[in-house]
Amino acid sequence: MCSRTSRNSRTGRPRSIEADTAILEATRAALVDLGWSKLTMGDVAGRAGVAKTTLYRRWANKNELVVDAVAVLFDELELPDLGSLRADIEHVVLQFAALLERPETKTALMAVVAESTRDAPLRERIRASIVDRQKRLVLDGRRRAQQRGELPSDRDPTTVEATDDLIFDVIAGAVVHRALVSAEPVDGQWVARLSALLVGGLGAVATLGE
Amino acid sequence: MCSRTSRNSRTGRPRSIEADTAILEATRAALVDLGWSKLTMGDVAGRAGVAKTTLYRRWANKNELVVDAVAVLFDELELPDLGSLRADIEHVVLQFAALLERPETKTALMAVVAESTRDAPLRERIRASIVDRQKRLVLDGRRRAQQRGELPSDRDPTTVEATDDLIFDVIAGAVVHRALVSAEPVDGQWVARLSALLVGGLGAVATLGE
DNA sequence: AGCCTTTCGCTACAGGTCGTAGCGTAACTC
DNA sequence: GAGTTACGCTACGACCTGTAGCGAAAGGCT
Repeated sequence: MCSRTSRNSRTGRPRSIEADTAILEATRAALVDLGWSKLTMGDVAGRAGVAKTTLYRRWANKNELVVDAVAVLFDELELPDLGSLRADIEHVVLQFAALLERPETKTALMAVVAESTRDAPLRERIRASIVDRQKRLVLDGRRRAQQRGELPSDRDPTTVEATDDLIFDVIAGAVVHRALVSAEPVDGQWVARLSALLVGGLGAVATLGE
Repeated sequence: MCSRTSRNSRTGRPRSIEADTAILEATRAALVDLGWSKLTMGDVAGRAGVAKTTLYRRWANKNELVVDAVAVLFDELELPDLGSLRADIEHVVLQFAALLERPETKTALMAVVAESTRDAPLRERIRASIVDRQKRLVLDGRRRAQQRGELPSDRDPTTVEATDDLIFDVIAGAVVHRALVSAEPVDGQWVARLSALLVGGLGAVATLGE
């Protein structure tokens, strides 16, 4: 989860687990207080009651530390079966939006993604600990909708995968763009429009008034 | 466009226009070579053949400089009438994706958006010089589709505005997420699926195979 | 022409951050 | 106890930020 140099050796003094959690907690607190750009390794070390060198023994740089600190928040995401595709979509979107509204994730997520465009290991770390965790929700939602008969069953497996990827990018991208770029609230009304668009297309959402 | 302290006084030595363009060009070059995080004001000044103090006289910090440097690239976006809603969507999405594939924008866009979550003036600058420029394309596209009869005409004006906002967030968000988060190519096949989803909904895209 | 105003390039600087090295000590295994 | 690894601490060079002060350049105005 954390260190890249964890050469799980059975000898020597073991790494403090408490230090791990304290550092990640301190990182989130620093994100809230200072934001991404003004967060420094020294500050996090001070908050966590840990030497700065200890941070560098576990994380190579600020980016990887912040990814791990934020990633655990995505564990909360769940997809209870609410009985219909639209209800499932709206619920998970609201959950995701609530996560994005938190000041820790708000300032950190885009920053690390920006860094990942020039840092392949960081991109992989984000994918494994954040993106894939969200993507599972799409797979589950589609499977349920097919079982209910709301969506046609699978044909070509490659088509299915491409469609899942598309839906994921559309939903996650729309929420992120709404929350961080447009900087408008992701409320029930907006989510209702989004799910109407996804299920019925542009024609459906345009006549949503009546 | 650039300086916040441009007290357009008619007296004194005028600011060099060439310096402006040289600085913005140097900024884009530095973004390509170094990426967002390693770009420094001193480096840009050196590339532009300009003193570092000249940069600070025109832009308060790195964020605002990069926004202006990248914003001009979004002037290229156009929306020729291709005869159908789907064709219009696919064309503008491919254009937008090509812009995001460029290394300058790839590394800079997400970074400045991340900064803007804690910097209201920067957010406004981004909105005015980048976001609104894209949004106009959505308005034009919808108007044309209505004239063609592909979409129902307007009823409640507030509903119309909310729908435009939604469509914009969905399209722009999906492309950004695909290109930067999923890090997968935005090619003709993906765009075709996206436009099918937008026009016909989830059911339509699932049966796109035949 | 001469004066005034503003920008320019240059140098220097204080303040802060990064990431590492070296040290003595603490904790755990065999 | 011996060996091994993590820890806290201090110090450090390298780098970037953003500002200040200087003399010179480039315009407008009378």
